[in-house]
Amino acid sequence: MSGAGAVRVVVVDDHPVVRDGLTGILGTEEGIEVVGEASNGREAVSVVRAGDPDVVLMDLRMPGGDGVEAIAELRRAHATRPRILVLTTYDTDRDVRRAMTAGADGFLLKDARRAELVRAVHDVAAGRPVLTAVALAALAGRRYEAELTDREVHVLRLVSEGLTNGAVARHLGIGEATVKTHLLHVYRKLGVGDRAAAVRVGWERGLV
Amino acid sequence: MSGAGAVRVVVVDDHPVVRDGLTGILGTEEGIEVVGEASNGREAVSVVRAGDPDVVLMDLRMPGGDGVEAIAELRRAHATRPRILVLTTYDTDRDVRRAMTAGADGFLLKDARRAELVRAVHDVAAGRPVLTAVALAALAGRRYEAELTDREVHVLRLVSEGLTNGAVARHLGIGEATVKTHLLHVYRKLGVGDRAAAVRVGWERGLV
DNA sequence: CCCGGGGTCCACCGATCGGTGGATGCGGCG
DNA sequence: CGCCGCATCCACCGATCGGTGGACCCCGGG
Repeated sequence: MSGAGAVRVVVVDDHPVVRDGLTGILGTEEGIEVVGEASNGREAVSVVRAGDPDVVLMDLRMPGGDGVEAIAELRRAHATRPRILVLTTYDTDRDVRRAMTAGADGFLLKDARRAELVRAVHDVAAGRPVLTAVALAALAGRRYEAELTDREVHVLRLVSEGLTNGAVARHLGIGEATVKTHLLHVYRKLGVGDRAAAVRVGWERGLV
Repeated sequence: MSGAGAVRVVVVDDHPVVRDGLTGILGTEEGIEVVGEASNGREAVSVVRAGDPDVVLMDLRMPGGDGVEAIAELRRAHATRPRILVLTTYDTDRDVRRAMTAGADGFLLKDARRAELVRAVHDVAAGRPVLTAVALAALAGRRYEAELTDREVHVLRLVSEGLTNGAVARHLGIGEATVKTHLLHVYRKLGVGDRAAAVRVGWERGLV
């Protein structure tokens, strides 16, 4: 792609420090050119339209315009054109799934070293997927990491606020026994034994 | 400090991208010179010894050598010489307190803009404290945010792993009733009513 | 010196929770 | 159409939890 020219990259992250780090690393690299920056998802869409990059480096959790939404938006316009490499702090199951189903082409952690990062950019530009070990496991593996239903997430969230099962039931207008059933399912899917541990794992996976 | 020369800075962060961003921003600035980098607390101590900087930019949460321990270690050697500016992602009460009591001179968030960062480095180099609004509130305010004792934090942490009160008791070699008392105190201090909510708040404050 | 507060410990009781073993209706998909 | 997964509902039991009311010790201030 982009024939003889360099790989054109747009960097999207809400932290100026991180943006500078990325442009610094990539900009000085032969064969890579940073053609734009954005600090959130909404900005990203317009910057990409203006810059027509080969690759977008995208953070997921940003204030004002979620990364996943931006990915989906970019994908709606064109199925393959800007390759999207997600660059985030944690590779939780949920983040990986959301990003990849939205149409991302790769997944890399922010603690990647310079060489890894450069290689990853070239890989996605060439159409090769980039995935961390955990990301692979989260995707390929039909691992025990079953996805929670909306209802289960909702119940877990209320429990994490300190509501008792009865209070959750009244809050949702359902029976207390039903709440317990939902929680039982949550425990199984999260691989825990009680509400306290469920809240912890839920938080780790960005559910609450 | 360092008379006519530039402010000498050492950058400590486990993410290469962030380190590059910081050195990129600071290195191109007139009056600032980056004289060393480290990727964890232990490295930081030796790099500082070798580089004799005016200011250390220190991340808190890093694998292999906690930032707080490194701060305390540096402070043991000299009370004021390398000014320490903590640069982290979240300014939770606990992080602020731990860092400042360990001997940090300033507290800044990673989403700070370039100008803020440069100004902060000069400020701490000159001996002026640098604090975010939240950091100020966490320190000055004798806010309701009562501090948990070590024992209470320990119990909460085990609870968040899914241990029952009895299991926690065996784990700590104490009675189950004692565990409950500790938890009762945790609930009061955190302003919650049960273990699930305690785990959530505990996580928010960086206790677990 | 004695008082008080914080941290740690314990026993008992009623309320809640986790687990079992069901049952019904509904929607998508082969 | 039949299967499957999701959501909803129910009753019952033993285990666990949250709350109360105390106890001890240590340390620092009046």
